[in-house]
Amino acid sequence: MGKLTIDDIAEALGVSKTTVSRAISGKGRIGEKTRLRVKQYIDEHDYTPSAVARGLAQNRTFNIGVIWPESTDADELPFFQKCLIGISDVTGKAGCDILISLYDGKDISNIRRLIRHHKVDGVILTRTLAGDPLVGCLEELGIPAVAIGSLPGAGLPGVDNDNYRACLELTGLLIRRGSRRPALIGGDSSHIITRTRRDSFLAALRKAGIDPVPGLIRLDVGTSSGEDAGSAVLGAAALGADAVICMDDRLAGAALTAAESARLRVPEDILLASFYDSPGLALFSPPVTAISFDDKALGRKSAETLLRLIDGEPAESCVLPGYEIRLRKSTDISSRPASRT
Amino acid sequence: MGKLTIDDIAEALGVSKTTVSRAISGKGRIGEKTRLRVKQYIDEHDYTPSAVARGLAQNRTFNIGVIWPESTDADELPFFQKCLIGISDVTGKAGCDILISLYDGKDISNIRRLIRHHKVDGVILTRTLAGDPLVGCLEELGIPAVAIGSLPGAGLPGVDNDNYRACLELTGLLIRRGSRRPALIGGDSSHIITRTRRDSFLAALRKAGIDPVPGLIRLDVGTSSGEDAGSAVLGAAALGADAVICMDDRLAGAALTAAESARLRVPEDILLASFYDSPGLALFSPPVTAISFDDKALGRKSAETLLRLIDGEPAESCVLPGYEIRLRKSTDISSRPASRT
DNA sequence: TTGTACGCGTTATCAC
DNA sequence: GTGATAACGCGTACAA
Repeated sequence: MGKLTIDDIAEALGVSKTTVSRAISGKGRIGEKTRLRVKQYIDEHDYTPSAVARGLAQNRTFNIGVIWPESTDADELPFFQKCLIGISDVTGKAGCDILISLYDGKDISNIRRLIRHHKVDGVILTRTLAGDPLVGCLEELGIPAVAIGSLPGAGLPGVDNDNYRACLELTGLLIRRGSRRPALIGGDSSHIITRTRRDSFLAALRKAGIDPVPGLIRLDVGTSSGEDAGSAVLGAAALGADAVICMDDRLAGAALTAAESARLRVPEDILLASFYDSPGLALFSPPVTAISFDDKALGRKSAETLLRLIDGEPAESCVLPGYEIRLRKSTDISSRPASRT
Repeated sequence: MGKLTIDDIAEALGVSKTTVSRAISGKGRIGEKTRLRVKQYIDEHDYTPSAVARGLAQNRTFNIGVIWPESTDADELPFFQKCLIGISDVTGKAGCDILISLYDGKDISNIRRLIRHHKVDGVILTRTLAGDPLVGCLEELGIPAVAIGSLPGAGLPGVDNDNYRACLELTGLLIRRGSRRPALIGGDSSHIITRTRRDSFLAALRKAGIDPVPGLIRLDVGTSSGEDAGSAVLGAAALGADAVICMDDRLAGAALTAAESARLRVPEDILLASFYDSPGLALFSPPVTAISFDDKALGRKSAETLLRLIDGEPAESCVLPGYEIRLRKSTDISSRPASRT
């Protein structure tokens, strides 16, 4: 049993618990011989330090809270999973663990409880929502917090991929490949990332001197309040869209299937590109061009920022510059006829 | 600041901390008037109880550990997410939180640390692996633990969907629809679930008097050591397969795409069915028949079992009976020619 | 019904 | 370099 305590060790070795504590933590002055003696005893008698007691003494829990979207649509899940791996990398090395709390974007009571009961030293938001009540709550409680994503005008630092520039570049690429009426299909418009990309898409159009067509930007697709991806694509195509950017790979998959069924050829009749490069996208026919971000790095950066905040150091928002556009056949115009309908 | 402690309240109200403690926990006898007085004071001065201190006093953490596969292949992710939601439902009501630990199937050091430092009261394994070193470790440490999935011969209870019966029924269905050479395509063969389904598939064949053809059972597909789903399907088709069961929806998607590219028509030339009904499967063309389990219920049941174990009550393995076969066009034989090649 | 006193396991503050 | 001792915040026998 792990009932062995620091006092037991002290008594068994004929030293004080202070000494034992020092030998374990490495803090304070202690003789090398006694330190080794303690270490050895610990190894032999499998002593198990209590994180709880340590937490009480240091007013720390060595846990960080990760707020995870409780969405039924699992489309963006690989993203969160990858972030989590990055977070885990960093927190693991810092001796911290990850407390997960599901959040539906409305009910913050569970998270309030988490924080008020001191179960975590800080919090990472894995998704940013427009007008998220949680943000105000975190600021009010004064707990160290970091958001993955942008959070314009908020008090907590955000760590984000460069979605704006990536979308700008992707849109520009489609335009350079001949698109005059590109369409944008996105999910939940309350997600800040959806808005960022829309703004970036519009900026790319403006830059190219193309007037935006309202019906070619279709958001909230695939959500309960919106149309499905298939009708979004076909609706855009009916308005003359010659290229489509989907904001995630599930939308892209559904769009591709719908296009096929409607005898719309990709890329001959319409170009298709997606955000979030997932293994599946390369397997489609045709393979789908997509942007690839380093989500793991995003998780790492957010965790580092949070740990810094917890240690009382200042931390600022940042945008990770790296991304990569994976060109595939869905945007290949070499096989495309010179003039289209 | 949440620096308010139970003593502060006691002093402010002119009672003892015992009284305050009782008013909060509801345990022990206490006068209704004083209890309300304490409650009110707490509400007004936002007192924040320390879970850490409570944990130290009661030798509990009110955290449970959830071991999450750290896999790059995101195919089964919706499953884990749904389990997590179910777990969260139950633990939330019990005042417990969820500590997540990523596990690659090999390095158990992080999990050992988690347990030995008393950061969790119990553990849920979300995936069972053949010869998993973690299982022995958990038994040795003597911590309450439950596995999602089957764990033949292990000391910890498992909670599982009825994969065996579901696969038996699905295979039988394909056979009744005329298949004489059904194929099975599955992922990592070290996952116990993969083996269970293979055994069940073989049993269904035996029951129908069909001799198994080695090349028609292809496992480890889509893993680093195996072939990809496309070549698995085509390989099986080359051996005369007239039906294919894929063990997850990503395999099914890739199989469908590959079949199309090879001019194999589904369902005319070959039937296709999948496990894990995900929203995407119904969007494919043709829509894919799949088994639908209630993964959330699985999570709930596992959490309930664990909490019981933590409370010192006995708990046993169980199999949740419910599942549903969603019939779709990919197994529809009405449009199929009477005789095939 | 309420209060007293101590224990939970560790770290921090001093003194030696 | 080492050791008493007091926090840390809460639960709980036991006494009143």
